[in-house]
Amino acid sequence: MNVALLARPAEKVAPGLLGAILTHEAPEGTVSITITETEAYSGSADPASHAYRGRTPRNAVMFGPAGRLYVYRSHGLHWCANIVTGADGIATAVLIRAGRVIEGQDLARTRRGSKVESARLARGPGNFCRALGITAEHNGADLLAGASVALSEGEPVPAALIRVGPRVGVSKAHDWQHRFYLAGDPTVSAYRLSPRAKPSGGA
DNA sequence: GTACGGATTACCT
DNA sequence: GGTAATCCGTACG
Repeated sequence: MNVALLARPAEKVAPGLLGAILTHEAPEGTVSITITETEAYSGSADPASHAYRGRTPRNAVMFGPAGRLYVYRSHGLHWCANIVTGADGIATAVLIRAGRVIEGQDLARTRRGSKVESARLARGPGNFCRALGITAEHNGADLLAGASVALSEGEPVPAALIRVGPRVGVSKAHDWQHRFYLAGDPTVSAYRLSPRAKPSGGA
């Protein structure tokens, strides 16, 4: 994956990441997942972004150069992974919401539970990280420089299959059309409006 | 120092 | 389809 493709605004990068592949080489094995759903977060201009209120220890990675992995904990239980985009100093990132396991499915199922059907192994941001084996220790990893987690280009995705919609589960700026996913793909998570979502303007 | 509320998931009905 | 689980970052006093 070329860093130039990532060093752009998140909402430009997010649809292009559909079809890209994240691979994690862990001691217990390798899992690769094709990305099927993403969400763009536009840094200081985006009320729903962790970076909206400025730089903090948690979100520092987002302010760094493109191509890094930003990992945060959600609801005390789950890990969620973002690919940092934009120029160094600009805190934009793309949340990886779902994907299709294409390598290491046995290991992914071991991590997720034996009863989980294949299409749901990496469906949802928390599940995606669990299937891939991503935790806080991967926060800040450089996906383009031979870390244990790497981003590569997969098969090109037909533009006609890409859908756009409002972001899932955010209480602020939930109506921004910053969620991108593959039409009809069973690995894409279901849309859910945040119970705290209030009417708001935005792009 | 204390309080609040999640970029969610899984399980129960 | 609704709701409990769970803990830490951020905000405010």
